[in-house]
Amino acid sequence: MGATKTDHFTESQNELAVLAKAIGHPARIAIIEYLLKVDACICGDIVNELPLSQPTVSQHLKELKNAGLIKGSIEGNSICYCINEPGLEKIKGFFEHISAHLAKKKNECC
Amino acid sequence: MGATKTDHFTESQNELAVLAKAIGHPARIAIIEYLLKVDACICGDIVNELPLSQPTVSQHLKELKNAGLIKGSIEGNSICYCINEPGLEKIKGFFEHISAHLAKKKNECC
DNA sequence: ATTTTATATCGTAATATTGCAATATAAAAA
DNA sequence: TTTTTATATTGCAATATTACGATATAAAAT
Repeated sequence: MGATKTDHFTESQNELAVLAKAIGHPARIAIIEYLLKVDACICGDIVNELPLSQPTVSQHLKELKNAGLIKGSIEGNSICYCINEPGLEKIKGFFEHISAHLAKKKNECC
Repeated sequence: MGATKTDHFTESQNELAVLAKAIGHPARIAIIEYLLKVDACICGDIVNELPLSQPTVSQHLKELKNAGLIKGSIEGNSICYCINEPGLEKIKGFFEHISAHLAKKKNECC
């Protein structure tokens, strides 16, 4: 089928899945890492940093934006992209939650 | 094309992408959350917890195992699945790294 | 006004993912 | 030994993703 049965899962589970899925591609990780490295909004530089064509990069940027992981604003000729903190905080919270659980675990098996 | 150009990215980026991609489905998040909730290895219960057929659940378990997020050992008739900590720690590290970066950021734009 | 620069969208081909019915496997129970 | 129980694998249809060439858009520079 190819279509995820989102109806049967909680909103939280679906929300996290969308975020994780958006991160689940090396090009999109590279974009996030680059935005962190330059430590600022950047205008028109991302395409040159990636080993992919301009339309493909544009598509990845769109996906990251849709997932709420980055944001972009028009800056004259070009577009200024940067990290969208709330999105990253949300998924980070999930792993902190997991870590807290694991810390309490007695490791009695496996 | 549909095939990710993994060659052009770093090993770390590809590794993280595989982990995030594995988490990027609500059913697989539900599995991880369930394994955390029961706080132990569980033998044969996961299928009943999910709104999906047995073959589909089996496939999701396989993907989580391949990504290194869970592990399973044969326990007589059934199979005992549990969280694989190193996998989760690895992806958690990525978000901690991101958080550290964001904390230093001056928020001078966006 | 024309050209350049930066980015997005469209169309399309190749490949991947999701989901399930049918079937296989293999240990446990009867 | 037959049946039951638990899980995996196969095969397939529906849909999604990835990538890029061609083209569109729109502001900046000439």
